[in-house]
Amino acid sequence: MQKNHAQHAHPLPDGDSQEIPEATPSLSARAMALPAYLDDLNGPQQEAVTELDGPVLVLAGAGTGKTRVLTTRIAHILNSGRARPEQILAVTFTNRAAREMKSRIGSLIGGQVEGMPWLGTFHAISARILRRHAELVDLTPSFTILDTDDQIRLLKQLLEAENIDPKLYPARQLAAHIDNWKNRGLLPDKVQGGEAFVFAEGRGANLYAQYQARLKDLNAADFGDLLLECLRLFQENQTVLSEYQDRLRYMLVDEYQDTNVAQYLWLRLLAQGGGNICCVGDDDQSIYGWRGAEVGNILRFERDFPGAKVVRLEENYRSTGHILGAASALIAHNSERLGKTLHTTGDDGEKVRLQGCWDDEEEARAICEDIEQLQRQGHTLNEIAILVRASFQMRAFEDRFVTLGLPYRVIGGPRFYERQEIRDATAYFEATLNPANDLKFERIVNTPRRGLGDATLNIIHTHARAHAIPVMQAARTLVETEELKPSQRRSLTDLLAQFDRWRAMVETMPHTQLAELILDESGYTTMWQNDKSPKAASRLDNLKELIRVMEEYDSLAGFLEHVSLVMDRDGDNGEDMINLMTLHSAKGLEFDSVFLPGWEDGLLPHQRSLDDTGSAGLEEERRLAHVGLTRAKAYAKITFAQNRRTHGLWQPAIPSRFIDELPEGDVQVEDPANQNGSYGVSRFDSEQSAFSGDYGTPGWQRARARKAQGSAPGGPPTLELKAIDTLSSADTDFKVGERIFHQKFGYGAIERIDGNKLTVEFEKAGQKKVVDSFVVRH
DNA sequence: TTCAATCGTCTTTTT
DNA sequence: GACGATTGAA
Repeated sequence: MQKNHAQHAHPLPDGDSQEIPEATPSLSARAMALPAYLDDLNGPQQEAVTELDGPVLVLAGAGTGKTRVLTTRIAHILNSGRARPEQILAVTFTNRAAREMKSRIGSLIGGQVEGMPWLGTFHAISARILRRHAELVDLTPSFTILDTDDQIRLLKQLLEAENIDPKLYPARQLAAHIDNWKNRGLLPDKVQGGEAFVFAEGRGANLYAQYQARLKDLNAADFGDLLLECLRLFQENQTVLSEYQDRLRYMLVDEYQDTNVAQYLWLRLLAQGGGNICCVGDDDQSIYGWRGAEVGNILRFERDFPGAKVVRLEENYRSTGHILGAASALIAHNSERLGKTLHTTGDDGEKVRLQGCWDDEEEARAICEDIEQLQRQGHTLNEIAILVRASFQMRAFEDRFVTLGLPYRVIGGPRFYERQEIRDATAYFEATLNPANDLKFERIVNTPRRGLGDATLNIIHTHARAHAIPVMQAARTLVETEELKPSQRRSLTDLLAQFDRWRAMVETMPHTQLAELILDESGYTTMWQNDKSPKAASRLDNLKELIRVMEEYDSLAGFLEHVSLVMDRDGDNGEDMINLMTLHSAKGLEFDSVFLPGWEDGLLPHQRSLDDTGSAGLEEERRLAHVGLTRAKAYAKITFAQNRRTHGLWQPAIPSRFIDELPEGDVQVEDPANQNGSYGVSRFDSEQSAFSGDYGTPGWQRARARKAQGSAPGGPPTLELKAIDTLSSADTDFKVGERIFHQKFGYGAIERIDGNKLTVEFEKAGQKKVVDSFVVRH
């Protein structure tokens, strides 16, 4: 079954072993150590593990032992003394994959993996590098990492300052453009030609440049920057690049088909050092084209890395013959592929089942029936998964699970740290540690409600921008003046005092205790306790969970670094539950039994994918279907509904074109009529559904009417000609006795100057303290 | 400033 | 149909 080539006597070039003699084990140790982990590998797998010199591309089909090859290769590099742990770069896309790799290397070499600092996600590794050389990219080592909320908030501010109508040009859209540019490794000045003129009448690239400048002001980087700035660091500093090229002697890349241009450039620069790069991927599992992944990277590998060795892993250890046959035949319809032929030596197993259903509810009922039957046959729920194309499909299943009392978990839903309450809480912590973090402060300044709304925030903001100082500092100045209403002044003063108090305790109080204190004293906990909505209770639970997780870190700062990059929820609490997730998040997982609902044209393949990217989109959807099928070890069932409710109205659906691409011999059609009998109530339900089908018409017409009406944008937005002087000045250049004008208080004369605080005798309003940025000379 | 009503949107998702 | 975001009134 497995061919053992001459692996044991594999060559070890003299030149290399000389450089790190202290790490080279004795010959006898090596001779004993090698076979142990190589013996279980098949020929190509062994080749992928032991081919240590020069670039290697491992084309690893689904279920062919990709992770095993990667981890064994690392163990092999370590074991053969070629490199020390800190000389190996191993990149993944997700923290989950990084964690798994770490633990599997650990079990291979016995014990824990210590000192592999360069094993992690692209983003985590880039962040690590950036912090060490922050000054070279105009940051400081303690720069903050923006989450998407912060990013949008910042862009909104930018658009407002530029008088761009947020209706016509939403911040999210700009964020998408910027993300897209960053994915392709483009800094603002590199955005070419017409593309620079997208968004807001040709201001796209300009806004991008402004955004980048603001990030530097804030000493912050967004996710895309982590890679892009790291790339710039390498490109502009040859000595830094050389340092890493020399240090990272072996490079391993997981899921290479998912790399975007920026990541590709990043890898290529580093690989130019020694060239010992090993990329593992599967072009047939490239499903992230829509967020910048370039299948081209894997298709071009041999050209990019001359002398590359390509190893194909085609023996599938996961699925039975029929499942593999169906999946292979399906993917064979794609034209843009490197081409692999998966095969298995295992049984044919059972055929892939196929069933049509009347509507999505019946689909959920049918699948739950099957699940209960599997359960009766002794299968555990943990080994059962339902993989949907779009998350709205989940609802029907969740409803059904709840009525039947079947336990289930949703994998890959909103991440723990992306939840509102977690972000609010961490914003409090962040603002406590780092008073210059404007975005975090602004996030919670009025949460819970403190009477500090948009109007107040705008005043603070104007002042902060005018003097180029952090928002919290601007607030500090303003509360000493009469610029704000007394109630707001009091409220803001209290908040600032609280932050000062908390900040003073950072060193003295254990960080978890301080965190709890902050949440209590700020009124944040109380806010949710008073909230009667059903979600409030779980939010409070999440906050407790957050504190619990914090115990694993030794300081608030240490925790915050991880929360932005590494933290994800661990849905796995060991209980026996059905797994429910999207096809995208199923990649890399496997289950005994897999249900694939919603194989309808328009859903899989998704209509929007077809509309946006045409045949390339169709191929990506087909890969998605292929990923779904290949998750199954022994049991796979495809279903489709003839009627599905989307956007609240019923729409007829036709079976996915992919269904007819499956080979007859591998598929067994289940008779819907037979199935109906066992439900008993199904016919009645169908009639109900048929009635509700007519429901759609008026609503649909209404929707049409609305659509026809809309899209008549008014003229260009009226420009408010109140130019805000954003020129900053260190100190005020007003003089005592000068006559000035203030928007709110009118005309007056300056009595006293105290930094940038002015005491003014106003003609109508009397004596007031104001800030210089709010008055103009008269 | 805040709350309530209305409007508009509705693939996939990591970091 | 449901959710979030935004707008308008108290």
